[in-house]
Amino acid sequence: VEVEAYIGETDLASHARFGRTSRNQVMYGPAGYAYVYLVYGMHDCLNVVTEPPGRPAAVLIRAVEPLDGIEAMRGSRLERLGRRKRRDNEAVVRDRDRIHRIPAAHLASGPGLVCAAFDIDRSMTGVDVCAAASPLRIDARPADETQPAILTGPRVGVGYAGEEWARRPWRFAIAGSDSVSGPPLGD
DNA sequence: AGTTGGATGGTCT
DNA sequence: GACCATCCAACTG
Repeated sequence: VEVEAYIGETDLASHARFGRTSRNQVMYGPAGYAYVYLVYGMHDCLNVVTEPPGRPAAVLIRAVEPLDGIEAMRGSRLERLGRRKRRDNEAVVRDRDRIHRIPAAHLASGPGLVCAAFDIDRSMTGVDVCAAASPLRIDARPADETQPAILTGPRVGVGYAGEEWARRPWRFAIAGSDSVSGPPLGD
């Protein structure tokens, strides 16, 4: 329900701004493949490559509105916590309780939370999200569902790119979804 | 309801 | 060695 676009090497907010590196090389490949990176030392973020080979563009999946598999998302979230820090049984119970009280709409409301909810990490980089046999798939909206209204706004957390790139309205969200993250969007 | 700061490690100059 | 495409707990009011 929420994404951001990163358009290429000229986009100073993009990981492609330094040219081809070992981290970003999947972006230089064909469209439809996952690019997962680590931010702030602890959160994974899922992107999908969007342009033909040689043009390093991608879309960051910022939020998903959970409709199904909600308990699995809570489980994945808890498991990831356990992988990060050692905790005694009491702390695990506390965390499980806290995570269980999070409303379903907020379980994947943020790029780090999307990966925590779906158990996505950097090892998923290079996965074909359009292949039926893939462990990570993104399907087209069903033909019988109408196109929802889309809100736009500047991308989040890219001030370092400078005013010109930071202000571009390349953040997109479905109007009215309770699962959209971060600051409110305009139209 | 809104603000602040700590956690934590890879990536690039 | 600086900087992050973030999240959450602990505070203020």
